[in-house]
Amino acid sequence: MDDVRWLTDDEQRAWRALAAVVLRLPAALERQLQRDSQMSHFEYWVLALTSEEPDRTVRLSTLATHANASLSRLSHVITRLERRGWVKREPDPDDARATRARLTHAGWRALVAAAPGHVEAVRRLVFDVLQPDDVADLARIADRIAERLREEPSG
Amino acid sequence: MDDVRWLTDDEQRAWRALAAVVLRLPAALERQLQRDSQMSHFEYWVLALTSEEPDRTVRLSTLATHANASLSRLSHVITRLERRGWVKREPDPDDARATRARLTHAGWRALVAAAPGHVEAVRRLVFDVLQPDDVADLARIADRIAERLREEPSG
DNA sequence: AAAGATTGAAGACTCAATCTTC
DNA sequence: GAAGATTGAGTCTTCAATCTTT
Repeated sequence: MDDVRWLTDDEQRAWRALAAVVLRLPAALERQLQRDSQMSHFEYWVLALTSEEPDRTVRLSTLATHANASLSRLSHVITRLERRGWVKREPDPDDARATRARLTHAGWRALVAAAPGHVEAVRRLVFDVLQPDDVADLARIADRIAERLREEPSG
Repeated sequence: MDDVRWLTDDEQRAWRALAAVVLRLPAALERQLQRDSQMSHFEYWVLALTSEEPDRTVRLSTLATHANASLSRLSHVITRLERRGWVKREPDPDDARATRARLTHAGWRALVAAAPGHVEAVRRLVFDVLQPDDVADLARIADRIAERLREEPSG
């Protein structure tokens, strides 16, 4: 096919493998979390990122950036999380345009309950198959690509 | 948060970066293809993979494996591609259970038209930021993870 | 005008159920 | 019973339109 004809052979191989990871890894993590904790991978990220903030509270726009998602997507997800009582929206006192999400006690408990299984999955699917040196290589390479992706319009 | 507390610091860094890639890369490629060629990234893969087969024809189950997708997802996509006249379903003469997808002439043209822009995007978003050695590292690491992911139930 | 956020509609994906053939 | 495939329902995501505040 033409796709990869314009990449070198090495780039082709790398691209095929990366594409497989990008397609299958989210699906695998999704299944684990959905099955064991009835939440999506993205919901897990949102809860986890929020839990790291002071007062377990963040602006939605900040959260969207950290979660690598659009504000629209995040807003829909926050609505669902709010329905389940895991987060609460509140106005930002510093800027009347902004909204903050606050992790509730129930949300914290849900996160703590989900974490072990999720971390175990990440370890099993990713780090168990890597050699010690690979971890640094992966971090370096993924960081570079992620940085470039952050320069992209919309995100 | 607890997510990454049970990974080493290095693993944490690698995981954050990988997660960002996994979330943003598909979105970026998706936007490029949708904007320039009115097709999804996954549809592009399906067309490209089909185009590589003898007679530009493949079994759906084979195609699903190559495309890292479930048969259900693929079937839905083939239906859409068929509506646009880019592929045709046909029975497999060797196995009455099976269905084959055949790339049409229009499908081939659509693929050829989309390829340059897509390859350019892959190059810009991935390979332009990598050093020569990185490509081999990426291929090695992504291959290992992809292999593990293929052992997962469902896919 | 830009930034922060929300909403609804349309399209895509997942899951489970189902069907046919091996 | 397993493999190959399809379908429909429910859910999620994207995109564009909209609103308010800066």
